[in-house]
Amino acid sequence: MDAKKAEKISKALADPNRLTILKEIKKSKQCLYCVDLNNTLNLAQPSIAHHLKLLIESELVTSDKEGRNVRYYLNNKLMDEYIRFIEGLKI
Amino acid sequence: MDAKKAEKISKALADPNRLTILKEIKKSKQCLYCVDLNNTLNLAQPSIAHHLKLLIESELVTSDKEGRNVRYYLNNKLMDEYIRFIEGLKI
DNA sequence: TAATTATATCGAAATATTTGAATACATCTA
DNA sequence: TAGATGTATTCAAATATTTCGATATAATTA
Repeated sequence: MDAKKAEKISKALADPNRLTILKEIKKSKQCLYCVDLNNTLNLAQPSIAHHLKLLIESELVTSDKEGRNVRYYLNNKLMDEYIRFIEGLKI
Repeated sequence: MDAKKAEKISKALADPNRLTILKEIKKSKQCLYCVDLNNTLNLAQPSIAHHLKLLIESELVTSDKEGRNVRYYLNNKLMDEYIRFIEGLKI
């Protein structure tokens, strides 16, 4: 992973609401729907959509459409790559 | 590490100049002086000081004064804690 | 002690991010 | 097909971050 990519991922992780979303996806075992986040986050729907978009653009989260819902998944592989990048910063 | 701390570290990592600073500290083996960064980063001195401040506030970097210079060190232990936090996000 | 050097702080401008109301779009259901 | 439901987009306001000139502080050197 290059620094540009690590920067983008770091930016995606640099927000409390987005960290909560990641934790919620984890909690939901493999996936969750967007609607489920309305209860957890104290945010309007467009704000949630905005945060999800950033997470998807960072590729930390993937999604697929299921009817009118969208399912979200964690990209464990990319997290591992990010971890390896951080490891590489260490002396 | 709690989410608040991870957020702060992520924010510190979410900038190309700060990633470069971390790489430079690593390259310099254990520590480097602030002056050394003037050549590497294409930034004015107050900007460099600003980025170093954020890195120190995140505790990713520690520092001590040596005469009129300041030496910077990587906090490998905190990086490991951060890595463990990211691991914990995975399913 | 005056000049020099290294770093920090202040203040303001430029830029980026976050937020939500309004609205659009897509899909489901009656 | 009309209305309801889930998600995305647009736009503008509020807030945060980045940048640097000017200046302050602190330590060294002549």
